[in-house]
Amino acid sequence: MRQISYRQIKEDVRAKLVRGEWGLGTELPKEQDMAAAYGCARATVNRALRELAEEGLLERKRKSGTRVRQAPIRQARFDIPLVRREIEALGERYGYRLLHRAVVEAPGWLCARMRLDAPEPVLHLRCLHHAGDTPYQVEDRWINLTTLPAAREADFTTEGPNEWLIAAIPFSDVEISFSATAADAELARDLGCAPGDPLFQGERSTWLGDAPVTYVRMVFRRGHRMTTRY
Amino acid sequence: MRQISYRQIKEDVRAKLVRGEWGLGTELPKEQDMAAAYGCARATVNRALRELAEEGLLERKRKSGTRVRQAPIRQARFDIPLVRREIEALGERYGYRLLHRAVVEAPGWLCARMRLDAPEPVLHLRCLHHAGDTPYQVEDRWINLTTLPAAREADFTTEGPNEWLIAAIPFSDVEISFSATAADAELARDLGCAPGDPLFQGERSTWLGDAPVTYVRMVFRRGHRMTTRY
DNA sequence: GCTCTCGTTATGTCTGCGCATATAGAAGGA
DNA sequence: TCCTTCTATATGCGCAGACATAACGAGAGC
Repeated sequence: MRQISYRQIKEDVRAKLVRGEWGLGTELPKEQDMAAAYGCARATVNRALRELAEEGLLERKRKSGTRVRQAPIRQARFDIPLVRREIEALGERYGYRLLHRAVVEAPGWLCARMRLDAPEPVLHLRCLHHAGDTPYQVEDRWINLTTLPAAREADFTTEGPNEWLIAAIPFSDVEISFSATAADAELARDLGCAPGDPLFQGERSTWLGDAPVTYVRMVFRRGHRMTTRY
Repeated sequence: MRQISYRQIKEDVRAKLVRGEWGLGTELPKEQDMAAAYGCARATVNRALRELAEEGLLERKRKSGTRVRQAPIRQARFDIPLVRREIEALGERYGYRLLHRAVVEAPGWLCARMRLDAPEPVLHLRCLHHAGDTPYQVEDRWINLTTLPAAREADFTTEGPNEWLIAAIPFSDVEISFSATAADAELARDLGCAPGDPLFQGERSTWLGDAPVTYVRMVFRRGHRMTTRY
């Protein structure tokens, strides 16, 4: 290739950072100069540096220039796929079962999670996702019926709420968190583990503007790990 | 502002997606046309769409055009700051204590984690990070002395290995994972919880090219949650 | 009917250019 | 000394145009 690409510049700069050629806090040459050095346009250098800054390796400020981040932001990006895909990616057969379904008033803790001032009617589902013959994840799903009245009529016995929601919901704001929890009697029964076992769980709340859409708590089978590489 | 910015286009498109104006799988107009519609250059539209695609909302392919992702990739980005910063961000006083230090041959499980063929000498540190007066995190740190011989001489009694490593290591590859674990007697003692309590833990391995640099297991106090919003 | 080739086309990227904007640092004033 | 104001400058962003590249789909050849 005769032309310099922003990718090449990016990798070249990254290599210099990894080799320690530019120590922490070092100021990089200005875009103009780098462009001249690489024999390309400033926009090309700009894109390379901008993307490295997005990755958290560099810090850029107008007028003061580009420098190597003191404390590189270590950020992990996790893809949170549909359980079905996650299980199929493992090479296992995906299985689904609806354990419980009820329309109730949102309990206090849920109002807090959904940032609701007053209780509203919600659809509560409890589902089990299998990988092959073993339970993989318990999904405790709460859907706000004020925001999504159509959920009342939906049939969740053969298809998980995830699949249904993906087609039905738009949402604008998301809050995700991960933590550890102990298996209570119910979880132990559903996931086939001992009560008190430590389990990895994720929670996700979504809103459409100010209106809460859904809250879900996903408890994984014992020993589950969420991993990412880069 | 009289000129259209790529941000405006981005937000406009995002709004259309959220409103469901463009359903799943819908094909968007071509860049050329959108540029004409917005009265801007194609490059501007390009940047807006490219960034939305990076966020996982759109799918772009040469020749075939831009379409709304069928299964929006739900990705969560977590910032993993230095414990010190994390604690200070909570408004608590940061405290540090070195619990254990030893040079040993890497045990089998560590070789697996570090992708080591044969055992090598490693420095094992166990540290406790306090938030105010209460234990916050136990850090089990293993540093490969073959890759980082300087670690043998470093003093970790007053400053955590995190701070030291950040100044000393470059690395190129990272693997991070999160899971749940049960408190053993040691963890229970160090974190002030009951044995068997479910605890949230993170693990991180880093490599410089093919050479393993360090492996760390961070076990958080009971009830810790890792959260992100977007 | 099937496969393969090739032109068309939408996105990917680079080039120069110009202006916008934030801001570090100098200059000036109290 | 300290504060304010100004200015030079590095990055941020936009424009128009061009060529690169992947891949869809039509048409040729079997």
